[in-house]
Amino acid sequence: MATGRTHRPATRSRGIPEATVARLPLYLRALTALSERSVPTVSSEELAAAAGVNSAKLRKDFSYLGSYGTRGVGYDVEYLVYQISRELGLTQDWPVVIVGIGNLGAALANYGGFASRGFRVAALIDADPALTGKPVAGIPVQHTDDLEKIIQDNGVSIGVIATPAGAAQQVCDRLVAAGVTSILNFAPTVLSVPDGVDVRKVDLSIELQILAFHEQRKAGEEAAAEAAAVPAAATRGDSADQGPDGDVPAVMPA
Amino acid sequence: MATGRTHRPATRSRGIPEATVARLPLYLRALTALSERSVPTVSSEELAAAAGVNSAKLRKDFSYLGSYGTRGVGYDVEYLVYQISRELGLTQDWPVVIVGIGNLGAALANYGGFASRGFRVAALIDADPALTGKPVAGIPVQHTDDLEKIIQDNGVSIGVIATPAGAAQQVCDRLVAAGVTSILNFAPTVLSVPDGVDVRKVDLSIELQILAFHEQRKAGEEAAAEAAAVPAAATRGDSADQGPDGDVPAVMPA
DNA sequence: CGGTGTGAAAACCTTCACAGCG
DNA sequence: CGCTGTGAAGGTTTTCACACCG
Repeated sequence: MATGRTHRPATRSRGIPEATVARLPLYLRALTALSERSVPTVSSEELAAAAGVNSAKLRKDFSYLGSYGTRGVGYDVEYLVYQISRELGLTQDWPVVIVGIGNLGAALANYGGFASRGFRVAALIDADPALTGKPVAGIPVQHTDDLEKIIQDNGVSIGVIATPAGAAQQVCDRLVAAGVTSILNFAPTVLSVPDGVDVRKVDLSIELQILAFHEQRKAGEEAAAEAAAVPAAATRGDSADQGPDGDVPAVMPA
Repeated sequence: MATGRTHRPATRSRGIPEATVARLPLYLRALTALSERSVPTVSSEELAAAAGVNSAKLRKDFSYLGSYGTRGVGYDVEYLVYQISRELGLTQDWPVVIVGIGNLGAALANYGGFASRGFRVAALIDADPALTGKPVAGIPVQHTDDLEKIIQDNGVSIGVIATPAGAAQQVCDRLVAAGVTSILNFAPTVLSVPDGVDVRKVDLSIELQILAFHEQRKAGEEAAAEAAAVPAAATRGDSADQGPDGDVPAVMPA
């Protein structure tokens, strides 16, 4: 994280711990679903279950935002949606550019999740002249040559890199030079950026490797259990904490 | 994660901390690059720089695996590649199924990173009959009806879910019932699974929201700085820790 | 001498458990 | 009475700093 896992050396982001920030989007999603079903209030227990965390953690997380609950009752859904949105900076809309319109870039461009919550695909950029002008998800692809102008004209501060690993650092440098200060990197490379620029990476092969580690461990345990005792039947015990923070997941070779 | 972040309540996975496991793939990638350039040995300082972490952390991480370095010299690249691969379970190959062959599923299927490191796309599965039989990335798509048979025939224990959010839990239940014990979830939903099943999630909109939070904070600080004092020039200070472990990042609406 | 390996300290995050408010 | 909000305890992760070895 993901990630994870996550970000600058330390951070006193107006006091909200990084681990809490990473969970706010989760709460927001669960709250949005409740809001759509017109549920007026929710308890920490219910909301925690919907978000896949435990209720003590959720209450602690919310305590960093302020006292938005009512004792004996719970939280007002609409009000919390607003407070979390504001905290995450989603009350404004963020223009985003996607660089690298291959399979993955196209998938991202077509992805509906942007529009819904504060993000807008301002431009698609690719180095292949054959793509230039072709519409993907209704947006014409522009050529890398114009990257700086596109960033500046649209006031973009968030960039998504979906290029091959070899091109990522170079693209990153140009994005940063043009004024981008937050980068979501899908290329399997460590990007080096100046202070003050945030990078989050999404890396498919890392996630798979972490799964393989645990899978292997399970196989070992199973063998040991078989040799020694009664195999335990799997009972549905709701979930196992999901996601890296983190740490971290994305797309390309190791 | 996305990290983040990550996995079971605790874990004494033969003693290796979860945070360390999440970084092993990073080290492995950096080592593989060195290996390709025929570099024989590397110091913790150099390798840490290549992986984007600090050297104390790296040495501590490696200390959980054993004493694989040579004092005064560093680590033997080939040897470390082997040890980490073994630890991660990458010396065997893992058949993987991808369920949901939309834009994202197709991108994943076409992604070269599988083959290279221990993973093999055993099958592509989609609920749309119009897709059945059509090759994607050279592999014919099979229908959801045959999911159980496909899992069993191929001995699949790792599944990737790239369906819309609404279908994810149902697909997950079927994968688990058929014997899958590790799931990489790209759908923006919290999956509920029995004990003993690992889930990692990759969620694009969560990652973007975390970036937006920091972006907003920067804007606020900037304004404060402008009002109060000399704006600091950005000097290239290599990187800011990347990625949620976990945490982890993925694809669909909030 | 140079760089690993590691105890010990510090920082951070999660969980417990309960006081206190509506 | 029920549920939030939170100090305090417990656990994990990171960082420090240095002993030790090749």
